[in-house]
Amino acid sequence: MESNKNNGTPSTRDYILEQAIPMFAAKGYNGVSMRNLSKAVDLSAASLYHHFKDKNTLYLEMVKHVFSDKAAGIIQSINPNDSAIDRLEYFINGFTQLLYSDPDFRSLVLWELLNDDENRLQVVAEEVVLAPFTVMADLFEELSPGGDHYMLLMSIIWSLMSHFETAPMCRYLPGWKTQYSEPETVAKHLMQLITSSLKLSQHQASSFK
Amino acid sequence: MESNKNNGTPSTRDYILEQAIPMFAAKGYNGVSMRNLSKAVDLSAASLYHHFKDKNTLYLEMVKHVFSDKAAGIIQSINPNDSAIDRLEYFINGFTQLLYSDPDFRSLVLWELLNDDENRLQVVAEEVVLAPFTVMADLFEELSPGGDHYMLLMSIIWSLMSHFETAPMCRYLPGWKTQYSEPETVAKHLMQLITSSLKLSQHQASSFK
DNA sequence: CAATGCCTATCTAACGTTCGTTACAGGCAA
DNA sequence: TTGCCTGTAACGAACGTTAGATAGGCATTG
Repeated sequence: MESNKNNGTPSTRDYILEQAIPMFAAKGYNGVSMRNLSKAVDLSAASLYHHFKDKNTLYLEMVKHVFSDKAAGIIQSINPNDSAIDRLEYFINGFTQLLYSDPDFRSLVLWELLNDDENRLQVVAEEVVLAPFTVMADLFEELSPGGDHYMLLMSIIWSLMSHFETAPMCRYLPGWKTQYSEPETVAKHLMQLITSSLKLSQHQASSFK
Repeated sequence: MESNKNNGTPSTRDYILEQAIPMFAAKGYNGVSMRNLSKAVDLSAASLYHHFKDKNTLYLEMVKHVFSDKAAGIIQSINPNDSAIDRLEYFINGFTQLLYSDPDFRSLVLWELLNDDENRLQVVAEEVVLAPFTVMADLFEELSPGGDHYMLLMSIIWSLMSHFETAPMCRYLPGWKTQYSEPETVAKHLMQLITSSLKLSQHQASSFK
């Protein structure tokens, strides 16, 4: 509602945020200067200050923009009539694809994790982790009632991040194959981790192709 | 051999490296200036250049110093007469304790991961990941011969990192308990992940207390 | 319609600070 | 005296940020 100026043309402000994403994702807050950014958007550095109070708020708004409601689409498109294991598989596949296709998002999460600002850690927790966490927690409870699944949940979520984020490094390890970094393979691996940890018969799961 | 100057007194050079570790771990390469560092070691900024060619080599030597042979102690102290599952449990416990007790090490690994320099990714792979990777790979092969354990290995190693590195953030998630970030709990969780994934009877494992 | 004045968006120029780094001189131990 | 170690001072560049001018659009007004 304030992202555009009543017509279809994206505002300069949004354009700046959009261009800032890959830069901050690659170099971090201290690695990108206002002059770097100004060149990328073809404006003078001073003009950036017409749209944003200072560098810090520009960065924070960019992060907020990237993080907001990341998994909402997948969660809403889950078919509530499916079995729990099918809903789980659907979500894992979608969420894996989401993280795979957005390296900037993954990098920004890591940058924020290395930050020691409590408020910004809370943003990561609530804007990024919470939604997939609770969705999967509910499904785990349905599949294996009464268990304490907190640690398994965290292992799954961060394994997912790691399998993609460490991919450029993995080729230096023995036995690596390119397919280990493909989303389908990762999703399948995560499903196997979950089903075996929850002691579900793999036959319960509909289709491991 | 070149770390000291033939007597027991640590050289100024090593002292600088030691002081640099927590600073770079907290703020990253761009977040620490030569003047910051010079104050921490009570030298003038110019004096740092007597010991190191420039900031970049100082940083690289610091990282090398922190990363080198991290897991060597645990690996050597494994009792080869123990059963495979006992050796695995021993290693997991030790490695978990190692990562738990060295937050600077964990942070520096993440900083390097966010770097897009190929050579430095290779250093992480070979100096940090390779040793625990191969040790566990051999044990997995012994416990479950013929399987492809690459992805499980990566999941275990990076879950371990994540459980500690995300601890400050986890208190914003529902159901979190402090013990989830304690090394004993994490190690136990990882062992359960492994045994269930490898389809080992938990009775095989000697002592889950 | 034309002239007016305001508002938004941008620019150039510059401020003061900090950055990585160097030149160079003094001190102190061997 | 030689050579290592440290200091002061300074360099040019880049940093985040601000001041002030300008240009164009839009609404109001004569």
